[in-house]
Amino acid sequence: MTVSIKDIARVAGVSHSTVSRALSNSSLVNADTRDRIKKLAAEMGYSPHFLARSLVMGRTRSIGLVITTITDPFIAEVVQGIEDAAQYHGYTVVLCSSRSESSREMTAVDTLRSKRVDGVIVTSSRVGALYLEHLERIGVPVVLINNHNEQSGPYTFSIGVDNEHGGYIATQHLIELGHRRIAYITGPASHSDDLARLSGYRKALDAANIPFNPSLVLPGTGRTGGGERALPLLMNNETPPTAAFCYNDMTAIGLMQAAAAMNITVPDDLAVVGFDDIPFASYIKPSLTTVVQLKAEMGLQATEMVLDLIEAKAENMNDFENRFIQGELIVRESSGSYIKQE
Amino acid sequence: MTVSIKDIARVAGVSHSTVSRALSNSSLVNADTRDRIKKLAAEMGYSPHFLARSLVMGRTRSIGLVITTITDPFIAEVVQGIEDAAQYHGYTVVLCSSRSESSREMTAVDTLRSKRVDGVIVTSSRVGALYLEHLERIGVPVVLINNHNEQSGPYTFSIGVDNEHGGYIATQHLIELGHRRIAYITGPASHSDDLARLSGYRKALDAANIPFNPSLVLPGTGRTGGGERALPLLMNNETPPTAAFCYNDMTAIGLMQAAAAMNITVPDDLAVVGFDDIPFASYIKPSLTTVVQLKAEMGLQATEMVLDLIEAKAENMNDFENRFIQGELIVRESSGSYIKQE
DNA sequence: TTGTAGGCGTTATCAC
DNA sequence: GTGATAACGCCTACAA
Repeated sequence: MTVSIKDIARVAGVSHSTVSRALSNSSLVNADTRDRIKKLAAEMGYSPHFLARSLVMGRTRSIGLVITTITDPFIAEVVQGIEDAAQYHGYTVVLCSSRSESSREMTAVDTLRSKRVDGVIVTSSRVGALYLEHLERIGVPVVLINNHNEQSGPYTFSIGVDNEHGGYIATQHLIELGHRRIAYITGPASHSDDLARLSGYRKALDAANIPFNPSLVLPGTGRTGGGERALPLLMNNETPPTAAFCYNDMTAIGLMQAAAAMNITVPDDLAVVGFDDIPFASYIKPSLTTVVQLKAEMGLQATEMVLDLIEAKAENMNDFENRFIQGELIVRESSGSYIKQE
Repeated sequence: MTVSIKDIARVAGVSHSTVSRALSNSSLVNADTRDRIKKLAAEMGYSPHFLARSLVMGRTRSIGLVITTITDPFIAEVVQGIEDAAQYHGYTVVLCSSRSESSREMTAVDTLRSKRVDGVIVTSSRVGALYLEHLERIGVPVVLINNHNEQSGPYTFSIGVDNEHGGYIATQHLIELGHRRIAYITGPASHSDDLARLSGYRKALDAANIPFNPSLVLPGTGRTGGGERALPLLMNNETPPTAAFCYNDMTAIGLMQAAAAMNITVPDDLAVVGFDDIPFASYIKPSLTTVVQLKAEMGLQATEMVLDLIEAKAENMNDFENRFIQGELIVRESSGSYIKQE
């Protein structure tokens, strides 16, 4: 049915090794016969059998991709970046979604191992230690995206959002607008993302010689409710802040809703900056100033990294290190314009 | 490095064929040795080499998936359905995104052919005839999702949204609310989706013995601008309609924005129904009544279909036919409540 | 420059 | 029940 190099060899009157060489542009074959064979191959509708090739070559030119669900817009953009980069480098992507079920995560790893992918990229918000161990037993390079564990294996690296930088630029923006009393509404209790954003916030204050005021750091939840509950606490402060940087957009939206209910005008009475740039952020009133994470870029870099690791396999692993991708500030209405110092 | 059945055979003191049989639960092997071998395989960390297996079996248990971009939420949901179903049946998904570039579509097909996937699912809004021909040359079953071409190959089928049904239930809903003068704002010039929705609209009118009035069908574009421009035309009608069914949500949103600007109240002065259920639809004011397409379901059915085709390969192909998935009406505020007849 | 032979890890078909 | 042996389609020494 399907034509193989042997079939071509028969028709061309040469050995199959010659055909193999011709099709791989080997210099060990006469240029004329090479062209003749290539033409013939095209005519006969030859399609190289990657499985057979992989079997003998020991590499599949494919990478496994383990995600929770492609339905998450954040993940979808990362995956788009991965797909683009993989395709560009002649690699193929094998997709496995776990839907956050650990059993599915495990079987996904087994499947990828059996498929002999050359490397694996994982985007799960929380990669358990057990899972990680299982993952590393595949024996191929692994790149974790936005992972919050300590990775252990020699071929395992991670790549993520630079939360500290994000916190820094968000706060810096508010400072540049003239604000001096800037609150931070945290995310879920001491999550590592949150701590990093808080750290960026503090560094920006430091850089502007604004003393850090612990009473301006209020607990949130990462959801709208957190922002709502934070607002009254904020306003009851002896010297209420004129601006607030929020752990994420949902928190910022909650804060703004509560402000509207209390007749506090955003951005005039309170400037607000979020984090994430969820699609909704540009539609609400006032539209939300926020920090975007370059998701496709992250997928792209994860792919470059895993491919580099594949090439470098077993040698100079110390040239590699975890990477953090810097986001960008998107200025909209909620942070307002320059205010004069009182 | 990696352990093969031969390695296990050596340790177990049997032939590799026996190991192969034991691991595949063949009845042609002593139960005791089978258990012993399986235990050994687990201890030695054996992972079956799917490529080798596929090579001899002639099937890879993988399906290729060609999409435009995973960033499209519609596609993402379809893909989730496909992934779930494929995984459930022990199949693996190879993802290729074309970003609507025909060159990438073509190479994707070549890659999938070389990878010897057992079947292909394609979701591109427009599958060119040339591309389709190329696709069918793979020689494996193909299922097209939301395709608007005539497919030709014996193993090619398509699956899509039941637009006529959607138009029917949307219109029927308005009729049940008491409306008699119902407009339809079309999509882009005589697109097949649009014609089907219009047909559903007419059938619903027929079923209620409401005469079809061509002056109530107004041209739109599928974007908000189409809805905006349609509104004044609608209201200039000698007997303005009390309700409008729109080709899609974007059109409906445009219509509602224009209505707000002209102090026409939705739903009291004009009830509106859209189509698609874009995420935005539930957030706007008033929230939009619309027809949802069951995207994951479509992906799921596409997968079932392609797997059935793989099994049935070459026999009783006439048992198969194109499928249309019925959507569902989501009633929100924009269609209002029952109005009394005048 | 070309052909021969071996092997990648399986499954399948024979004998025994 | 089990073990040789031959595929599957390809690449790659080695020999010619």
